[in-house]
Amino acid sequence: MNRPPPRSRPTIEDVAAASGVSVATVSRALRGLPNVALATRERVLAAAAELEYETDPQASRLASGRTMTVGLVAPLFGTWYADRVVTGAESILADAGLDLLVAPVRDVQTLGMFLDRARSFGRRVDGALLIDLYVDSSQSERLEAMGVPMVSVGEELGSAPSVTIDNVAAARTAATHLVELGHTRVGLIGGAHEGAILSPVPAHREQGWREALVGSGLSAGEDLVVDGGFTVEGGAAALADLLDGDHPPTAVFCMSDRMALGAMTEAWRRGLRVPGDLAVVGFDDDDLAAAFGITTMRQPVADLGVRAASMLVGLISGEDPAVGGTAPVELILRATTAPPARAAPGPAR
Amino acid sequence: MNRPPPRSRPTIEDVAAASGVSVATVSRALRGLPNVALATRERVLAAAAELEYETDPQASRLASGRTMTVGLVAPLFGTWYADRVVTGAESILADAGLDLLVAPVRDVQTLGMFLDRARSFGRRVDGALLIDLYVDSSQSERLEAMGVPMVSVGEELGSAPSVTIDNVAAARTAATHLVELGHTRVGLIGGAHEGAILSPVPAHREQGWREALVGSGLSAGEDLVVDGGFTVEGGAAALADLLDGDHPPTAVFCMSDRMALGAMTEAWRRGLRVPGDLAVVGFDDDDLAAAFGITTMRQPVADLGVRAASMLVGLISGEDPAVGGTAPVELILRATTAPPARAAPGPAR
DNA sequence: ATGAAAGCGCTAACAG
DNA sequence: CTGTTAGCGCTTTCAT
Repeated sequence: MNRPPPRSRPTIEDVAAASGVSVATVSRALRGLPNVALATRERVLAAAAELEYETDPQASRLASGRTMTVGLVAPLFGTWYADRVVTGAESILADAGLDLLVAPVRDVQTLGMFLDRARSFGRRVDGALLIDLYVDSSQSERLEAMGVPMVSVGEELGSAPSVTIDNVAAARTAATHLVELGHTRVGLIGGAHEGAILSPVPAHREQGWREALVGSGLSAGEDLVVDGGFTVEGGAAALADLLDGDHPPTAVFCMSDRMALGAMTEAWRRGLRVPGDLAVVGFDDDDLAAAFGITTMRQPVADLGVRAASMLVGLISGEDPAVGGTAPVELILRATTAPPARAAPGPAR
Repeated sequence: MNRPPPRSRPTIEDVAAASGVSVATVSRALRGLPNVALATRERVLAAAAELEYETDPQASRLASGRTMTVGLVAPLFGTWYADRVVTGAESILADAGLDLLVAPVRDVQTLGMFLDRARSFGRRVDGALLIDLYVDSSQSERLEAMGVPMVSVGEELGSAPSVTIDNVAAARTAATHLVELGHTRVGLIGGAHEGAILSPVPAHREQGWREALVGSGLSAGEDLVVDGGFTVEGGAAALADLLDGDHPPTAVFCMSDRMALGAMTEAWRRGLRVPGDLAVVGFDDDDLAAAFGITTMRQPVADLGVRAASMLVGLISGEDPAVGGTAPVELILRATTAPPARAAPGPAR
């Protein structure tokens, strides 16, 4: 009953012999290529099934030059953002029969190590997905050395098409929401970078915030801007700074939900009510935002992954060089924003 | 100045020609095998560098039968636990020159899909790391079909050696801490499973909790056990259930920090003080636990990854079948535990 | 210590 | 529609 496993794996020749055709035909039949008679194909399939034959990926790759693998260059482990993007991308890649080879890049150091082996990495993959990755022009060249199609998620990155959101507009929307509520002092809790890699995202969000305030004749001074390091604790410390200043804001826009949560805890600690005494808007719409009822900017992260992966699959199959796209961002109204408690204080003098 | 890239990549033959030796010697020299004269090796290395030669991984794999890749089967994207384990493992694998091929398995459905292609997956890797993966005996057989060495992280899993923590003991420690503080009604917020895959972990933690209570002559009744689904919101709802019961506890042990945080928010919402009116102990020691000062059980997650990866590397290189290990878990005292506010209420009657 | 030669298992022209 | 025949680029005996 329990026949022992075959001494060695069946090869394509075994299948050819069993089905009475040549190896070339077996190869075609198994890969679903045209120019194979229906009857022949079925015979081959049956023989392959009978023998439990499976194509050897290594041999196939050597002969065809395709690796059927895509590289994932990302701060994979640890950031909510990358997590979700990958989740979206993975389903598309799996459908296309593509394996996922990862290259974790968490900070400048690991980025440098990756760039050093970019060429070598490129030989193992047919294309690459770059998530949350930002490089300067000199690094860009080393990245290109990978020599395969790439798609970037998050921001523009060199010549690779990208799938992004409009961070300026999103931040403007967030800040405008607070202004329309009647707030005249709106703080900004951001960060120099996220994930320890220089990123243009914070600057864009700051610009959007500034546009909203200045456009309404309000101050967007440096005393309203604090670095929260994109962590819960950093957000708390940042709000403390803001509140200890000469003209504390009545509202803050935080570049991430985690920082928004941190800010809220600091507010509570001081006996302030949210949103009564302090209105808070976050960014991302992660699970904490939902759990704590944080008003936030929702970006369709998983969808970014889906789009990026689809584009990459297209590029790999030789389609026209795709152009990147911008995904919509949406303001999610929850329980942390309301008009200021008192009449808006007059401008600082 | 800007010489064009070589028409096609240099092969081992080019290096052989350039250094005046045979391809066999080049192969040996480049891989650092013995039996190569020092002078010869240097000549080969120089020629390879000059030509910018790099071994073709596909060809190498086909010829040697080794893939130099390890599979990572895990709910990769989204769980704090897997994130950290992978971070630890990745450094070890990189040092060993092993690529990381991922197979995301998030729930029963994706698990099923993975098991269906386990054999095929096994052909692409030399070994596999199984994180947060639990299978029943019938699935276990399909898993073994992978046919490569495996190491499991989290719990015992079939015949694979594993790197785990003692969940029973850890939970017992947590609950004992609350009992020693004087609490006599200690709730348990757990979950049927984590990550939507049947896991024995919750049962173990429940057992530890029960042992602590029963060992002290306290109740460990079912009315003290609630499912929090391992989410912040679930933790909040679970505490609400507990508090709405006939004999609400004065302390709760939560199987994750996220649920602990959820429980705390529910307590606050009801005007209860933590730890004054309700003591809370979490599990994991993730970033939220630190940010919110949650007393918790710290498991050395990254270290689990390091250990597991090291074991796997050993197995792949043909070392003796390693035995698994149990990593230490530590009670981290923070701000959410204190003796009960009032004299302990008498037992329910 | 080195070389010659036989594959690894499959794909891809090229014929027919 | 199918078969023949070269490779893909490297590793690995087996000699020497």
